Amino acid sequence: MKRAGVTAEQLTRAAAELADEVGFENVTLATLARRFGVKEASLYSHVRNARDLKTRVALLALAELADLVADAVAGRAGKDALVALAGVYRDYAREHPGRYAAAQLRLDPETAAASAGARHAQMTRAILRGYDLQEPDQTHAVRLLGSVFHGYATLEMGGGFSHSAPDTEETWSRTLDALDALLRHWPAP
Amino acid sequence: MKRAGVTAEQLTRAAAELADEVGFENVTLATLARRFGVKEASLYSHVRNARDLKTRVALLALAELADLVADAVAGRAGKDALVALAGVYRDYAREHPGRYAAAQLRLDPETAAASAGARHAQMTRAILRGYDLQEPDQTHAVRLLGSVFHGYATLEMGGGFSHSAPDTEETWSRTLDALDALLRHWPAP
DNA sequence: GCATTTGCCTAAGCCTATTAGGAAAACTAC
DNA sequence: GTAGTTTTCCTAATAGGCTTAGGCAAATGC
Repeated sequence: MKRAGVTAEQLTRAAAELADEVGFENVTLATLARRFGVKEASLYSHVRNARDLKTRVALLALAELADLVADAVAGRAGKDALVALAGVYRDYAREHPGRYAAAQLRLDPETAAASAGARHAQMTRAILRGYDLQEPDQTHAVRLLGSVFHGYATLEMGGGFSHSAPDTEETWSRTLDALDALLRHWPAP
Repeated sequence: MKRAGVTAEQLTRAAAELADEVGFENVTLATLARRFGVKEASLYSHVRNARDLKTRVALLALAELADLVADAVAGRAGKDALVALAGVYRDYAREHPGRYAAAQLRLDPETAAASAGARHAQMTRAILRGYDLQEPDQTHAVRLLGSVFHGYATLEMGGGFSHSAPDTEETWSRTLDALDALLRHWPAP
C-alpha cells in the first residue's frame, strides 16, 4: 500500500485551516485523519498527541502573525506604525479566527520562550520609539496596547459589541486616535 | 432508591466551581455526574445537553459579575468609579478564571439579549458620566474600556505579560491612570 | 390512596484520544 | 541491487465523553 506521505508540517497547516473553518477548539485528530485519508492512529507518527498538534498550530500562528506585523510596520513610524501594527492583529483575527485563537493557547514556558511571542512584544516596543516614553512606562504602554488589541479583536469577533449605533469600523479608528493621543501625552506618575 | 435531588441551579453552580478548578473547557457532564453521585444520563433531566450547561454557567458568571460591578461603582464617580469597575473585572478573572472564561462564551442572540450582558455595557457607560464625553465618543470609549479590561485580564491570566521587569500590579495602576487621563482629554475627531 | 409527574437508572450507539504491536514502504549503505 | 534500518501506516483494543430510548420508582397533587 502506498503511503499518504503526511508530515508534521502538512498536518499543522491542515489543522490551522481546519481551525479557521470550524474553530480552534473543534480541531480534532479524527477529522484531520479523514482529511488525509489515513487512520487516526497513524497521526501519532507525526505528532505526539492532540495537545502537541495544537501547540504546533499556536506556534505557526504566532510566527505568521509576527511576520505580518514586521512587514506592516517596516518603514513606518509614529501613528502610522501604530495603525499598521494594530490593523494586522485585527485583520488576522477576522480572517483567521481559528489561528488567532490558537495564538492565545497557553504554552509552557520553554515552548513560549522558543516561540515568536517575544518578537511581538519587541515590535510593539519598537513602535513606541516614535513616542517619548522611557522605562518603565514603555513596558506599561506595551502591555496596555497588547490588552487593547487583543481585547478588541476578541470582543469584536465574539459579537461583544452590539451591532447597533456607531459601527465597529469607526470605533476602531477612533480607538487608534485615542491611543495615539494617549501615547503622545502619557501621564506622569 | 432515594434521589440525589439535583437541580439545574445546583448543577450550574457545581459546574461553575468545577470550571474554576479545572478550566471552563474541561467541565464535563461526566465529572459533574460523579460529583453528584448520579449517572451521566440522569443529568439530561436537568439540562438539555452539555452546551446548555455551559450557557447556564455563562449566564451565571455574567450576572454575578454584573452584581459585583454594580456594588463596586455604587457611590463612586470619576476615576474612583473607573478604578473600582476595572478592579472587579480583573479580580473576578483572577479569582474565578473558569467563570470568567464562561462569561466570554459566545451566546446566541436571544440568550445574549436576556443575559446580564447589557448591564455591563450600561454600567461602563455610567462611569463615563464623570467625564465629558458625548455620543458617539461615549460608545467608542465604552468599547475601548471593555477591550482593555478584557484584554488585560486575559493576557495577565494567560501569562502573556512576561514575569520580568515592572510587575503587573504597577502596570495595572498606571494603565488606569492612563485611561483616566485619556477620558479626561479625549481627542476630538 | 391513587394518578401523574419527575428523577434516576440501564443499555446502547457514536465520537474522540491514545497505546501496542505488526507489516510494508522508503531510505541507506554497501 | 540487496540487506538492513527506519519510517509510515495499519489493525486491534482500551478508555472517556455525549446523547437517546425506554423503564421503574420516588415525589407530588388531589
